[in-house]
Amino acid sequence: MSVGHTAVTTPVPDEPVIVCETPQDECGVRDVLDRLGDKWSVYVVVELASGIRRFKELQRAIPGNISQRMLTLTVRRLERDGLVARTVYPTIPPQVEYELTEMGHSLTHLVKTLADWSIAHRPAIAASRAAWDAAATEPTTEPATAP
Amino acid sequence: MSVGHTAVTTPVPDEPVIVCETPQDECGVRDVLDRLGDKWSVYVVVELASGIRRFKELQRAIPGNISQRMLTLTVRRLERDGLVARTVYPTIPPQVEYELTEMGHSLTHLVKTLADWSIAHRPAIAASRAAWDAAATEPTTEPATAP
DNA sequence: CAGGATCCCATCGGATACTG
DNA sequence: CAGTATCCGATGGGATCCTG
Repeated sequence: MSVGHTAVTTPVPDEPVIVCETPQDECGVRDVLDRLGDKWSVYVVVELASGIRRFKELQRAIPGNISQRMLTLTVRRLERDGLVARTVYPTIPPQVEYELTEMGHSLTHLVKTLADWSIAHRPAIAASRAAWDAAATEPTTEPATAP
Repeated sequence: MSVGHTAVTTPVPDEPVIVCETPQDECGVRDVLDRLGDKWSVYVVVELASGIRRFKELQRAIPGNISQRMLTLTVRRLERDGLVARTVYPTIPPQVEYELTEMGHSLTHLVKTLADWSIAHRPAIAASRAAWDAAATEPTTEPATAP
């Protein structure tokens, strides 16, 4: 079917109509990515999704050995954006608890979507990379099986 | 209710059970973010979601004036990951077309999810930031209406 | 314990300039 | 047109030291 049809611009199957209406507009996608695209924010959200955590608890729970500096910065930004709530108990030693706000919790669905996609396509991506890197290494395009 | 109950760890409402099973594991979320979290990848995907594009077309369509250098780097990485297909027509001047692969198209749903969340919560985030910044500016915490 | 202040390096990304 | 190569400033993020 469709042999020589004119509208071949979009040979796409379904498509969710994608995002933008106005071209040259960033549609808001950057907004989220600027917030979660950094090295640690997602981990904080994921960990806090399980419940309230203290500073040290967070630091220990997050994979990759986050420095206290980065944890502070990350958690502050999330707090500023209203995604994380911070409660200080003026005790000695001090105790500070972090938890997701309602809006913060709404992020977890989104994070799950990201993770699901990633896990589903990880093998394919790895294969593609391997093929690409192999092609970049070997000189000839054809399987010449050299001498 | 729950006055002194022990299992107060998760006062959460619903939650999609979130992502990780194994703690200290990055669950794959980083994978996607390392791929889309950079400055331009999402724009390329969004633009290519509408159909095939040539290099210059892409560059012009993407908001924010991407440099040819970054467009090349971005598009190459996407190609290496198997998200974008590149077709070269050895003409003079050269013509190169880019399009999403099937896997690339599967990204659009995910991008839409991101955009939807962003647009939905943008006002709340802006308000939170405004409040935060205001609190950071004024010295006293209470509405003392100073002298 | 929580986190502010510094120092310092690695990477990202922009601006040309040059080629096939 | 579609890149590649270089230079270079801005930013991200780690390590360390210090305080309430």
